[in-house]
Amino acid sequence: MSRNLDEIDLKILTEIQADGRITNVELAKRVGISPPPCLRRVRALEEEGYIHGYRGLLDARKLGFDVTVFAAVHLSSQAEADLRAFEEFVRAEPLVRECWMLSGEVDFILKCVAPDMATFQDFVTHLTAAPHVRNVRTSLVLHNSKYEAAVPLDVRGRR
Amino acid sequence: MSRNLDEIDLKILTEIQADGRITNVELAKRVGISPPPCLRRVRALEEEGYIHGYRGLLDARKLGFDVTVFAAVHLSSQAEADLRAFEEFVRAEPLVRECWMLSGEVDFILKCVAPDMATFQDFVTHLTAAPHVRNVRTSLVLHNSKYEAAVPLDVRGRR
DNA sequence: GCTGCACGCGCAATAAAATTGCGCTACGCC
DNA sequence: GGCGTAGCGCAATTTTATTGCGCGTGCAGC
Repeated sequence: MSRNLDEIDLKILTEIQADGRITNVELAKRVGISPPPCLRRVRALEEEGYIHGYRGLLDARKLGFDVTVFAAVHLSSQAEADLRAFEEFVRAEPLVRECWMLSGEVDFILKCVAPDMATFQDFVTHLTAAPHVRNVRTSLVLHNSKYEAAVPLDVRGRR
Repeated sequence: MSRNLDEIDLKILTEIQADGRITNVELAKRVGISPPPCLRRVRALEEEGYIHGYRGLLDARKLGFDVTVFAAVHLSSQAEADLRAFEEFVRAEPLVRECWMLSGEVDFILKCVAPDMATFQDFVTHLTAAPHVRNVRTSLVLHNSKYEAAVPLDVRGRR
């Protein structure tokens, strides 16, 4: 499933994670090889699943989504089927942008956005009414302190 | 600070959010204008801050980061300076990938990754020892149920 | 109801990038 | 020492990204 990535692969991943739109020419220059093999490496990394895709990062607030909220959800049942049903519910809900299943106290944590509080309130009502939802605790985001790409490749500990 | 985006701008943002590496030619085709004005619009959206940047999405697990954790942090002081100090602390910590300041019960929520539990334990020890940290509650991520781009542009509610 | 102006589009030309085909070299295995 | 594989860089070709410019549209002032 995983092979050993060399220094060049790791540099490529680091650069791509930081700037998904870097040109292959520039990337090649930074990692110290010529463009063709560089592009081949990128394609290979994509194929092998090291790179899942690319995204432009938009400014939610500027686009009218002034409210960001984390919601901690407890279900009344942790049966496989019920967990899956909840995930389905969440997947269909556009205000939910991320959903993570957790161990321990809380079953799921959701990152949600909404244009305003009223819309968010409506959403919470739906959420609370969803199958097997026992309890929802929401926390309004005041502001974002850090938002980095997912993987700190400069930290040791690879395969 | 914000202008009115037309349908074409919104389509552009939607496409770019979904695929940050789409070519301008393809993007132009999808939004129904020719490449030159399309590129000019993209540049304008970047300039104006609607687009913050681009990122490649990496597979944390495949890269040796098997542990993802949410950490809810309470501080013993909410003084401006202390909040800021905590943010600084967090910014310097590579295992913390996201940090959000919240209203209510919890002061901050962190999304963290680590190569393994031991490394994460070490980190929590540091975290707990950080200035004014009163309490840290962590929840291990079992799996990700949904991970979408930040803004649901297909939902109404824009400026 | 004209005239001038600002805005945004598409066309055409030019500069860059991305891709592809291929020969060359280093290295591990016979 | 010869053989096969993997990965690199060069050179040619195809696509894209960019830039300069003329055109048509809508609007404000006259």
